[in-house]
Parts: sequence; structure tokens; C-alpha cells
Amino acid sequence: MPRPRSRKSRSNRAATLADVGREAGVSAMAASAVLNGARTSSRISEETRKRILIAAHGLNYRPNAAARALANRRMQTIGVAAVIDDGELNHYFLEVFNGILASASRHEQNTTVFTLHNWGTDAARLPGLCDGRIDGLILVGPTFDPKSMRLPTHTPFVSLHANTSLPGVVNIECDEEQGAYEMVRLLLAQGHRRIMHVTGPIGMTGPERRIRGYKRALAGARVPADPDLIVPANYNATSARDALPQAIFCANDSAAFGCMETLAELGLRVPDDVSVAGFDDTLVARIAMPQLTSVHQPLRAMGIRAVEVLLACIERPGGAAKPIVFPVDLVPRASVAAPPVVDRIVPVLR
Amino acid sequence: MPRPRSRKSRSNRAATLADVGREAGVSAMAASAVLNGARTSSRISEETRKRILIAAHGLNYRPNAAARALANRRMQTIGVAAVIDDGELNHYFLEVFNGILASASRHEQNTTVFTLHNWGTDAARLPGLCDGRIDGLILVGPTFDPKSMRLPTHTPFVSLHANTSLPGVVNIECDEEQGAYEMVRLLLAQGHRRIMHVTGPIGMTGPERRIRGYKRALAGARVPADPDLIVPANYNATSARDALPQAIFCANDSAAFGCMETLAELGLRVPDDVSVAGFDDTLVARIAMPQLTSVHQPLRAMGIRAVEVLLACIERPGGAAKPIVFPVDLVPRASVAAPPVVDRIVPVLR
DNA sequence: CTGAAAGCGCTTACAG
DNA sequence: CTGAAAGCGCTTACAG
Repeated sequence: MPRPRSRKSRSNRAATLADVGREAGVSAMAASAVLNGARTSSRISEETRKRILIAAHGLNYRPNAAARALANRRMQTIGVAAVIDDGELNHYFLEVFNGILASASRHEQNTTVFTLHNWGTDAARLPGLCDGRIDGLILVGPTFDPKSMRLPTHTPFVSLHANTSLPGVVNIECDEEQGAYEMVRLLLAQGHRRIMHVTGPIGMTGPERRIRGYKRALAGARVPADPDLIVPANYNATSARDALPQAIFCANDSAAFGCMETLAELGLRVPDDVSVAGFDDTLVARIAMPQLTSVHQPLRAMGIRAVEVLLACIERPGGAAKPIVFPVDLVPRASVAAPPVVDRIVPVLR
Repeated sequence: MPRPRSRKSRSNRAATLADVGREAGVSAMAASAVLNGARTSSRISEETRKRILIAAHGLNYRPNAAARALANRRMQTIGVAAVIDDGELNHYFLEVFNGILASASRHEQNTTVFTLHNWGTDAARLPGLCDGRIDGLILVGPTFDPKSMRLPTHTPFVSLHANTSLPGVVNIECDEEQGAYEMVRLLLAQGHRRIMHVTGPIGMTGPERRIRGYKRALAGARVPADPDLIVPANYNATSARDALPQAIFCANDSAAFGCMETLAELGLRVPDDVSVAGFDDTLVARIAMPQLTSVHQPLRAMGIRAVEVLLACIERPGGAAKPIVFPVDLVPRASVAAPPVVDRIVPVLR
């Protein structure tokens, strides 16, 4: 018989069920039944129950999470996978994450964060994470090609703002097209006609939806859509060189904030000279000066919902993966106003 | 003999070492030696090694994390405990967390977040977290009384900006007094003499250090310290009613941002009418308009260091708990300028 | 009401 | 070089 291993001395280890049982003069199972509320039909007499509780308290007993997970096939932990730019904080993620944390802790689940550098290359790491350390995984803003990889079937997934529909995965998103539509309608109602839209990467679902909403609003007001006014995210907008727009509608708040900074450098005031609008209504929108008119996505609530859906999937696997779409809210703030009356001399935008 | 349990059908379960061994015609231990690089002295012949690798690949084998953790007494996971106001994002925490995440993933550790509502009451939950689910715990800004609770000895702790010294716990902090000193020196050099300091909760280490630095700088310039100019964090400053200061030095960036907002409501311009300075140099400082002069604490680097120290503690427990103090950097930005020359009529500050 | 047994999936001595 | 055995700490049938 091998000696018991002792990397650390036994005395410095946490007490086990066996220790509690020995102390109370009962078996480890009896202790398990009392302390960890096993669903066994058996009941323990009030007297031994008390002895066990006292012994457990005296030994400062805590059930070992790894052992429990191994026996139960349940880690009580959900994973969150997201791309977080090393060094730069991503407010979109942070607000979602805040909701996930709150909801997970309410459901007594731990939350483990997996950071990816890039969905395209790092998505291949996802199956490796489904090795029993998490019971389910929330993908925040995944953009990988589902055909390039088979997702594991034994761990349920939920996605937020997935760029493509992943088979068997519930996706949670907002009605982004409607948000873009309402935003542009607001700008139109203020009298703007030349509305620039700084969008995200071409070909992605989110940007495409915003562009669709943008175009729909313009069409509704019979304003022709000038393709030069739609510029991709990086926004080193050569197309804007000749004509400064009256209003800039950006695909997210960070882009809008970047526009505001550049406008300030050019000596232009927001909203007096140019109106600027964002999307997401993250902290950046509330903290900018002037505050940013934006489309509110309930990111925190979406994070909360993601946890709830994921837990439901964990309980009963194989349900229908019907996507969940949240409504959006237009939040008018100071960065949008009526366009200037007089045509001014147009400076070079970058 | 009990039947194998089958909550899910066996075929839908992840492959185990036994499965791989069977497939390759060897024992599970041989498979373990090849696949999980067990440190056993034995070596496997090149030929069976290949068979095992092929079998593992075919079965899509992943070592089960819970089983590994149980056998190894090592979860490859570090915990992070912090108070995060439900609903409100805390940039101090987020920047630290960013560093922790980056460093943990570099060391192939998972990161689990535990959110507390309040250190005083929730610190009692900490021992319960040391149940094998984490190998070590980073406490971000703990403020509980160490005498009210014995920390578990079998799980190492590291703290960031701990309010009191916790026995056996390495604390990581910044030279905050020096930061406050340099900040007030800057304000003095600009010609300010009536410098308000909006500080944090009285009696906490951080605020006390800032106050000490503030007073040291004033003393160095032979400017008498007016106790009415030091106001606690909530800053519904009745003491400021009669005399508006030339400059306000806040104990963190969020407080400074709040001051700037109130000043704007009062029609006062920063820095033309009042200079405002913050502490921490979080995102808020860079995003405010005008940008906030602040004291830079390398929060992300501190998070990274926290992980490294914690891992060292996990490897060899019981080292000296020598605190780590980072230097600070003064970051001058637009929110601080020379005081206005003319005494103006003083409006009521709240 | 209570306990002996087997199992979760991995490791680490140890024996061949 | 390879395998049978025992153990990590818990749980869930099952038998008394």
C-alpha cells in the first residue's frame, strides 16, 4: 500500500468529509448527506445531524470544489470569452461583463474570463476550454467562421452580438437597425441633410444593420444616400476631405468620441458646427463633453440574460436556439443640435 | 456492481484517458504519460507514443480539468475579489483587472472574479472561496479588519492597495503620498494658494496618505493648510460655500470629474476659473474635457505584478510578505493652469 | 436511519 | 518500457 502523499503536511490541508465523519463518529456519507444536502432519500437523525454539524464547524470544513465537480460533472462556473485589446479597455465588453458578473453571482456561479486576441485564430482554443472547467460559455461578439471549426457539443454556448449564426447557439442581440433608423430620423428632424455615417468593418453584421437603418431613414425622408458619406471605422476619411457633413453618426460611441476629438483639434464645436451621434450608450457617451447622443443597448441586461439562458441550456441541453433580440432606445443628449444656418468655409478633415 | 450512471449518454461525453488507452491498446497511465506529460520517470516507446497520439486526436481527447485538479491539488486558476458597485463601473478596478487578465493568461492561469458588495460584511465569504476552486486570491482594495477574521492558510493571498496590513499577505501599492505631494507642488508652482483637496473616506490609508502629501507640499511652500479646504469624498461641501478655491485636488479621478461637472453647472470654466486635478490617471482623466491633470498609478502593471507574486506564493508557500510599492508619475494636462488674476464674485458651490 | 462499495477522470509511486 | 493499484474528495445507488 503506498504511503499517503504529503506535499504539504496533512495538518495544513483542508478538512474532508472523512475527517468530519471520523470526528463525529459516523461515515463520510452521513456527513455528506447533512453538509452538502445530497439528494439521497435517506434522512439522518436529529441527534447525529447535530454532531456532524458541530464536527464540521470545529474542523472548518468546506466541501472541495474539484472533487465535487468531478463527481457531479458540474463546476458551478461559466466562462466568458471575448477579445479584449491588450492595454485598451473596451467599454462595450465591460458593461456586458458587469451584467454577467452580477447575474452569475446571483445564481451562485463563478465566472471565468478567457481573453482572445483575435477570433479568427483564437476561436480554435474554445474546444480546449470545454474540458470540465466550465459548465457553459458565453461568447461576447464572436466573429469567427463556424464552418472552420466544430464547436463541442457537450458544453452549451450562448453568444452576444454574434457576427454569424452559430449552429445550436442562442444569440442575444439588439435591434440595431431600428436604433440606426431612429438615430438618423432624429438627425433629419433636426434639419440635417448631409449626415455622415462612420461605420464599423464592412461585411460585419452589426455595421451592415446600422447602414441599413441609416439608409432606410434617409429614404423615408427622400434624402439621397451619398455613398461617400458612409466611411469605414478606421475613418481616415479621405472622402470627407471636400465636404464637411452637418452631422456624423458613428457605429459606436468610441468612434464618435474619436470624431469629437478630431473636430476639436480642427477648432470645430460640437454640436454648434457639427452634430455627432454614437451607438451603444456606453460610459463614454455619458462622460464626453458635450454628452453624446447615442442609441442605448442594454448591455448589462444582455449580459444578465446571457447567463440565464446559458444556465437553462446547462440544465436541459438541446433546446431550440432561438435568438433573443432586445429593443433599443434613442438617448438624445447635447451632441446633436440643429445644423448651422450659414455655410461656412470648409476646413480639411484630417 | 452499480450500473454506470448515464445522465447524458456516454457517447456524448468527452473522451477519457481510459478511452484513449483502449483505442490505442495500452493502459490509461501510458496515455497519461504521453498526453499530459506526467513527470513519471518512465518513457514510452516512440511507436506506442504515436499510436496514443493518433487515438487521442481521433477521440478529440481533452484532459478533464476537475479530475486533474483533484489529483494535483492545483486548479490552474486564480481568484480576484473586489467590490464592484452593482451597476456602476469602477475604472480603478477595471484597469487593475485588465492587467490581471493579461498576466494570468500569459501564465496559463484562468481568472475567476468574485464580486463583493462590501468588504466589512462579505470578507467572511473569502474562506469559503478557498475550497479548491482557486489556487490563490488577489484582493483588490480590501478594507476589512484582519482581526475580525482568520484568513485561510492553505491558500495564498496578495492584496492591492490594502487599507490595513494583512498578516502574511504581500501588498502591492503606489507611493501615493509622493503623488499627492508632487501634484500640490505643481499647483503651487502655477501660483495657486487656496487649494482644495477633495479626499476619500476619512481614516482610510489611501486618503490619509494623499492628505499627508498635500500638507507636506503646502508646508514646503509655507502656505498654511486651511482645514476647511480638505473635504471628504461625498463632497457636498458646505465648507466651500463662502470661498471658492483656486484649485481642487481630488483623491481620485472620478471625484475630480464630479467636481468638473458641478463647476460646469455653475457656469465656471476649468481651468480658466478653477483648476482641477485628480489621482490614478484612469480612463476618466483622459476622456474628460478638458483632460484631467492626474497622478498616474500603473494599475495595469500592478495587476500583472499581483499575479506574478501570487503564483510565486503558490509555488513556494510561506515566503516573506514584503510589500511592493510602485513609483507614481505626475501627468500634467489641460485641467490645471495658473489661477485667475482678478478676484471674482463667488457663487455658491452646491 | 446508516454504511460499505463503486465511480467521477486524473496522478503518482511502485512492481514487473 | 509498461501496467495494476491506490488515492485525490466527493456522490449516488444499493443493501442492511
